Amino acid sequence: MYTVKEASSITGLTEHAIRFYTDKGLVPTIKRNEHNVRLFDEMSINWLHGVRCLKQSGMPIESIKRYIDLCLQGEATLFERSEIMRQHGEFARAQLEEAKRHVRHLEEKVKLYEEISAGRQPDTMNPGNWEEMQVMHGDVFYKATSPTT
Amino acid sequence: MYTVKEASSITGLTEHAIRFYTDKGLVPTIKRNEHNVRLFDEMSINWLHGVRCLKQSGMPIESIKRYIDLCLQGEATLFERSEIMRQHGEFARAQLEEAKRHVRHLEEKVKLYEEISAGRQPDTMNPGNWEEMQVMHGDVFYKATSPTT
DNA sequence: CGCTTGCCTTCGTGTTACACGAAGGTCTTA
DNA sequence: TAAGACCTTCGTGTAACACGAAGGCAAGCG
Repeated sequence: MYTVKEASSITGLTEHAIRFYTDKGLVPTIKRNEHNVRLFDEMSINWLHGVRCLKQSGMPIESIKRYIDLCLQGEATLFERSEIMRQHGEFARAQLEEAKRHVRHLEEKVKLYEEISAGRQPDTMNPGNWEEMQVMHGDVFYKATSPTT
Repeated sequence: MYTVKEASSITGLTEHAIRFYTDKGLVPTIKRNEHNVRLFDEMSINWLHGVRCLKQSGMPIESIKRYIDLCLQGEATLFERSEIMRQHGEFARAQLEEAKRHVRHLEEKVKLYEEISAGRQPDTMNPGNWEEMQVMHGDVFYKATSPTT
């Protein structure tokens, strides 16, 4: 049985965050002792890991709560639970693609700065060059993929 | 010369966001007409794309502001600007690795749910099975990589 | 001439997921 | 007896806007 402090050092979550999660019902197996002190068993630590994991991958607290509540309802919610994970997986894949774009973009940007430093390219971000250039590093920036109009 | 509405439809940013950015000084080339109306030329549209781009990759507004201010100071800030992009590139790569982990994790989770549905694995998230199992899907969740103690 | 439309401003609230500190309580241990 | 660890509630702050309201100005239309 672990206290908040111990759970914090095990999971890497802050004590604040852990209290926050328990109060929101994200650790269904948590117990309290006779002095109202939070006590975490292995199962509760696992829930904390799970919450941390889902949250880091971009799932909002409310959805995590929803998922956990479904878990507590048992077998009947099996399909819905797997659907949540499937959909969230798609979301994560989209995020991954985004991340790749960003990395590529920044590599181009760094390369461009190397060219500029070497004098092989003009520094189009420098206002002193704007009049002649007319275009800044815009070519390196993404345009909106699908204008939200 | 584009108005806020037009800039919004071009960049995919909301009008709110665009006013927010211009007020923060993130669009240094913006002009106003005699009636105080914001007017965006091609250069300003490019700045908007740039801001959108950096922000999406996780750079906080304040850092973007810093970068833009450096740009405005011209050649003398070349090194510092390239350093910012290099460091942010590293950040983006770290994010990319994270994203890969999340995708892998969720794929495992989905697979596990398929196994459960097929009856080949027990549903360890179901409280009805907790007494026998003692462990939930914890094995599928990440543990803290480096406990923040 | 008034009306609508579109832009502007400031103000104020809500959001998410906490961080942080203060005040005040309880229990255990040195 | 006092320090230390846990608890509670309260209140503020953060980032990056979203959203709406109130109030103002200018252009175009019938």
